[in-house]
Amino acid sequence: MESSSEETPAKWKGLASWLITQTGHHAHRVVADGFSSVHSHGYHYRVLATLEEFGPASQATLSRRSSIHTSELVATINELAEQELVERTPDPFDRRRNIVSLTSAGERHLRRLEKQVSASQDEFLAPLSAKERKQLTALLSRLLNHHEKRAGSSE
Amino acid sequence: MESSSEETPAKWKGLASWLITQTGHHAHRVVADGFSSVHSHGYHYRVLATLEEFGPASQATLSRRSSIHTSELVATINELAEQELVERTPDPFDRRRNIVSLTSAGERHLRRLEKQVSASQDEFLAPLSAKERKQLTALLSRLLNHHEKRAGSSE
DNA sequence: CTGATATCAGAGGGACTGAGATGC
DNA sequence: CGCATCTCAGTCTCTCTGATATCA
Repeated sequence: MESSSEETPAKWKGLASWLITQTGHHAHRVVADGFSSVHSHGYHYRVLATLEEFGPASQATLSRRSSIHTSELVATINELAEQELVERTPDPFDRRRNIVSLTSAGERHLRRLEKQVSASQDEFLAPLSAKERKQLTALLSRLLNHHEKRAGSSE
Repeated sequence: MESSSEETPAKWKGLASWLITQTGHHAHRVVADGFSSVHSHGYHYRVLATLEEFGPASQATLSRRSSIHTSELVATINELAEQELVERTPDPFDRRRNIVSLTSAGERHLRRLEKQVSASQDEFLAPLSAKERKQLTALLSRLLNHHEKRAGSSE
């Protein structure tokens, strides 16, 4: 057999794109596991947090603010409404729209999710110092900003 | 309408896990587009590069080295073999195994892919200076290392 | 018998597309 | 009419599981 346990990693594993997609997968896994440990999902958190920050909104507006596709938002809101964490009420001024708003149970659930998110961030960033975490988020923000602009301008 | 074009981004968009998964998606898109512009795929590159670096190997070994699942490696090698970029020959000493090796056409194709990869890295990292790119990859390497160890030890 | 190998079929989640019905 | 909204159904890509046949 060609060496069983330890082998030098391939050169291409040093590429920035490889490093970032892989760490991205780990980050996603850690956060998703955190959410499922409190019987929730990332979409739930994003919707609840967005509602609290910006207030009640139609699904279309909520979709833009939360970066969740409208088609997925339908299912997400169904699940949240089933647990009575949000309310879906018709807009009296535009009968196409639903106004989605946070219930008090939703706020309480959001508090729990925020604690969970914060714990997950810590678990994900464990090996880095506070200063390094700031460096990392600053670099990533600039990259993300750059690519979001390019996507927005060309479409 | 609740403001059409510009709106302050939600607070949770500053989370490290969000930043990294999103930039990861952009990185993946840039690299995948780069590969498809030369009629190839990420798996093809990873297999060819791994073969060149470590030499001919069975599919199981190749799977470990390239971090591509054996079940996907089958299809990937089928595609590469169809273009005669790799050869699949039975191992005379272990008849369960195929020895996969690079052809000279495969080496030439790899040269092209390497140029493409390098261009894609540049496109992805465009807003960062050389020093910042090093910082970023160093931080990401430490994160990835940490999480790979945790995954490996618990499984 | 156990374990490894190669193959195939399919599940699962996440993000997106397209079409429909309704209403502005 | 064109356009926005909500909903549903289905696609696509990546990753992983499970089952099978073969062989060490």
